[in-house]
Amino acid sequence: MPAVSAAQGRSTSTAAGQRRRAGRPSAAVLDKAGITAAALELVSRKGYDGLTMAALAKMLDVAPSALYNHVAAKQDVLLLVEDHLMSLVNVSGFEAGSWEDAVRTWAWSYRDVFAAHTPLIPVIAVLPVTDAPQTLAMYETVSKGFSDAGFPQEGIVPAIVALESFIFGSAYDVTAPEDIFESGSMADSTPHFTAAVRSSSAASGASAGIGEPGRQERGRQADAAFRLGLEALVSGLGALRS
Amino acid sequence: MPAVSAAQGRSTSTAAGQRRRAGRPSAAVLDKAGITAAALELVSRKGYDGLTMAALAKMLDVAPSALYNHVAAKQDVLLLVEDHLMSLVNVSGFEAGSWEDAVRTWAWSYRDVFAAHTPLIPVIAVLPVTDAPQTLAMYETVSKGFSDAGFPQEGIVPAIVALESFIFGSAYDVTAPEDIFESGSMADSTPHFTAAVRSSSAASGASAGIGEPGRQERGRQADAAFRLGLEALVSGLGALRS
DNA sequence: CTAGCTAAATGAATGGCATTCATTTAGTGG
DNA sequence: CCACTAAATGAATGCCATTCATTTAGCTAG
Repeated sequence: MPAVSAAQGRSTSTAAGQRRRAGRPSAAVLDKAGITAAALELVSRKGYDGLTMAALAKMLDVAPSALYNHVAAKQDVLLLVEDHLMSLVNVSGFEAGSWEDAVRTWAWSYRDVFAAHTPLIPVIAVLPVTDAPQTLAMYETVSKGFSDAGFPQEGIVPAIVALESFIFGSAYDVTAPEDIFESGSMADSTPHFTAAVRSSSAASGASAGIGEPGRQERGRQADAAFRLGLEALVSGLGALRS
Repeated sequence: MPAVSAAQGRSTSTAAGQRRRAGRPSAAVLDKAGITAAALELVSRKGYDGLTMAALAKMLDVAPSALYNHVAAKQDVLLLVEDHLMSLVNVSGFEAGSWEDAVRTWAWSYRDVFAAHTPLIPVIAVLPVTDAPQTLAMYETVSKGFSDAGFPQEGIVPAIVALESFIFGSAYDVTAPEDIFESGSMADSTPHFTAAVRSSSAASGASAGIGEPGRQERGRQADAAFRLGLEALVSGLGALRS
């Protein structure tokens, strides 16, 4: 089961010297932890387009087909990555402090983690938690937090699902291009929308100095929308408590 | 420019008799409307996995490479489909009636449309509205509705974005498998979550008779979470009005 | 009227991708 | 020590989006 750091160490160094000959090696080269780590590194370096079975194999200094002794399909690799990322979501607020603040901390960190990994969102949506221990652990902590805060039993899952839906959608929003709302040549025929876009970007731009690069401008707009929706959900859902 | 229904009519019949010889045909076979219609039909028959450039070409009785005279890449086909779907979203509530009801009607129909087309959600998130007239038209109507309801100019776009984020995330939730929250063998180590899952499915199952097939059970749970979050957002965001 | 330009089709590549299969080798349990 | 299983290689497969050379049709300038 272990031998993790061995696989890791090998994969980090840029290439082993001589070819490995065919046949089972004395010490196993691959395991799930090593595959997960290599996939994460590959994604951070080349993005999800660069995450191919061939590239993953190369990073682990292995033939592509070797991966299939450990995962049934590429989807399994994504699943491993996804479950690892869930362990990065901050649920510490549910251990102490108010329910509202716990939800805020959790939701912001959840969004931030997956904003950098939006291609995984479709995977999560379909992924039975059975195969994802970290994910399950997160749900347990959050559920307990809701329960302790006085939520009725039947309302916990719907409330979490509503928050998660908002979080996933908002993660996409973070990645949207800066000019997403530029109506271009049709601006004349969409006066209300054009005006609304203009004044909302002016408003978020005003909070920091003007003449900003513009790249973080999108981030600030995404943050504003997220804050707005999150506060609405926190107060609306919080009313369910007894 | 038109000749739409011609292309349409041809594409619907299952295959033309003899090969078309090389070279430009007297009447154009393809146009964007025909491509869009064929793509939609293909998706409804075979799903998004079945939407390949080759299959699309076959449905239109054309060589795959011919498509590239009308779209620059497959992404453009998805964009055409996406924009068409936006015209199916019900914004009629914003013409008359209360803001709350208009948002409810809009949000439910928006979610329902894209629940059947979740692979497009990543496309929308990155799509500048410039190239999507129907999408732009929807935003215009919704913006006007918010403005007329007394929203401050700077708050309109953030509010719409927050709602959309929730809608997209919820669309994914609709497609989740029935057993998504089945914790399986780890149930013992996640007592709070397991209990919450049990009682939430019992609660939604109780509204209709028991012993249901289970397939619509997921739909009812998704609806419950969506209703919960939507009502929270409607009341939270509605407070911004002057 | 015709020469040339552009648009719209075919058909034959190309390269990348996930996945499979036959084969080889190493350890393990009876 | 023998069979079995696990874990690697390397070669092949089939699908997919995309490109390119080529062909043909219609329009337009001179």
